Amino acid sequence: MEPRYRAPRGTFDFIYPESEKVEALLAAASEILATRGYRRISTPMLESTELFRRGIGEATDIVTKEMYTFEDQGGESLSLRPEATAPVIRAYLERSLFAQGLPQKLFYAGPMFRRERPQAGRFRQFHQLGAEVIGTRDTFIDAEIISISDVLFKRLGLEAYELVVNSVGCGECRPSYVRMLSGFLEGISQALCEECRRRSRENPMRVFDCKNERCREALEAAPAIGEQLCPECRVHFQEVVDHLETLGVAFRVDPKLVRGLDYYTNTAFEFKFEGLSAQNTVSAGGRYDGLAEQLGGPETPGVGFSLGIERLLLALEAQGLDPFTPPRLSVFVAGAPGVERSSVLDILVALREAGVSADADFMDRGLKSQMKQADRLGARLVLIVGKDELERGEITIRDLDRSSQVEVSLAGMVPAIREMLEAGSEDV
RNA sequence: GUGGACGUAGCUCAGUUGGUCAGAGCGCCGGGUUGUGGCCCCGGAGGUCGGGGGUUCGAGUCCCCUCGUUCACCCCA
Repeated sequence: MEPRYRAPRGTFDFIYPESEKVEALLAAASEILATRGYRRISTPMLESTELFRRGIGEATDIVTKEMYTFEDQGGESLSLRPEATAPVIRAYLERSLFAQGLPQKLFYAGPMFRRERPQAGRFRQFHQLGAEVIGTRDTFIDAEIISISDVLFKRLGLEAYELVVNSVGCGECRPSYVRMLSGFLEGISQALCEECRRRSRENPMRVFDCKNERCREALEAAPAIGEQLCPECRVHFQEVVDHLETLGVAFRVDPKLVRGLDYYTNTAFEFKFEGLSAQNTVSAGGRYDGLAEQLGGPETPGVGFSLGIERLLLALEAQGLDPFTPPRLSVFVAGAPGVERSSVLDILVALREAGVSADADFMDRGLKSQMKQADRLGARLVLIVGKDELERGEITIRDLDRSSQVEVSLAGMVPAIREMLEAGSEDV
C-alpha cells in the first residue's frame, strides 16, 4: 500500500479542512490590510539567484545552504524564493512603483522555499503572508506594520503570545556596536559553548539566541545593541514604542533581540507563542532602510513583516480555535427506484440555478444509501424524487433535522425549500 | 548538516521472552423485505507488517543497511 509517489520531503498537501482554514486566514488578513491601504502584490516564485545573494546576505544560512538553486536550460542561475522582501523591493524598483506615489504599501501571500531539515513548524515549502511599506521612515508606519499581526491574532481569538521589539541600529551605530560586542566576547570566550565561539567569529549578535544556561549567564553583562544606539536611532526607536502604546499593542522591549537577515536596520520585532514547540515565532519583521540601495536602487527606506501561515495554523490548533466553518449543504437530491436519472439531474440543476446549494448521488446507490450519504454530508434537506409523486407532478422534501417530510408540487419546490431553510431547524 | 524516537489495514493503535500474529476500534461498502438518514445488529472489502539483506527449522517480533516520519540542535516564518 506504500504509495508510489509521495510529496517531497518537507512539503505537503493542504487538504481540507486546513486548506479552508488557510483561505479564511488570508481573507481575514486581506481585510485588515486593505482597510489600512495595502495593495496586493504577487511576485514570481523564481528569481535570479543573485537577487537573494545581494538582498539577504552572502553569509547567511539561507543563502549559503538553504536555497533551491539551479541553472536553467539557458544557463541562468535561478532560485526558488526563500523569502519575499527582496523580490518585493526588486519589483518596486523594476516597476518604478515610486512613481505611483509614496509610500507604497504592499502585501503578499504565497509559498517560500528553504532546504532545511523539517520539524514542527518548519517545512521546506512553507507559506508566508506579509506586507512591506516602502518609501518612508515615519515611525508610525513601523508601529502599524507591527500592529497588523496583533490585530489579526486578536481577531482570530488568539492568546498566549508575546511581542518583543528592539532596535538593531543603523549603518552608523551597528558596526561600532558589533566591534564592542566582539571585544566583550573575546574576553569571556572560555565561558562560552562551542557554538557560541563559532558565532562570536561569524555573526556575533547571534550569541544572544543561545539557549545554553552557562552562555546566558556569561552574556548577562554583554553590551546590548538596544543600549548602544546612536542618538538618531534612539529617537527613532522611542517613537516606535510610543506609537505602539498609542495603538494599544502590548509589547516587551528586549535590548538583545537580533535579526537573522542582513538587511534589517532599526526596528526589529517578533511575535512568539507559548506551547508551540521550538519554532514558536509566528510573525516577525523589521525595518530595512539599506535594502533598496543594496539592490542597486536609490536610497529607499522600508519596513515590513512576514507571518508563517503553518505556524499560525499550529497556534490556532493549540488554542482550540477554528477560523472556518464549512457552509452546510442545503439539499441532497435522492432518486427512488424506478426513477429516471435524468429527472434527478434536472431537479439538481434547477436547484443550483435557483441558488440553492445542492448535491446528489453519483455512485449509483440505493435510496437508503443515498439517505445515509445525505446525512453524512450534513445536508439539511433531502429531496426524494419518487416515481409515484413524480407521476402526480409532486416531490417529497424530507427535513433531516426535524425528521419530518412533506410533499409539494414541482412548481412550488424552490419556494418551499427556501421557506424551510429560512425557518431554520428547531432542536428536535 | 548533527543527535534522539518511531515506521502493522484509510485513521488511531494491540500484537506476550521470535513459532494460528496478521488483529481491534473508528471510517468505508452492503444488508436488517418490497422507496427513506442519524442509534442498534449482521456481513464485507482493505495490510508485500516502509523497503532490502542477514541470523534461525521458523521473524512485525533479533542484527545490519536503506527509505520515510517525527522531535531537538542549527537556523528561522
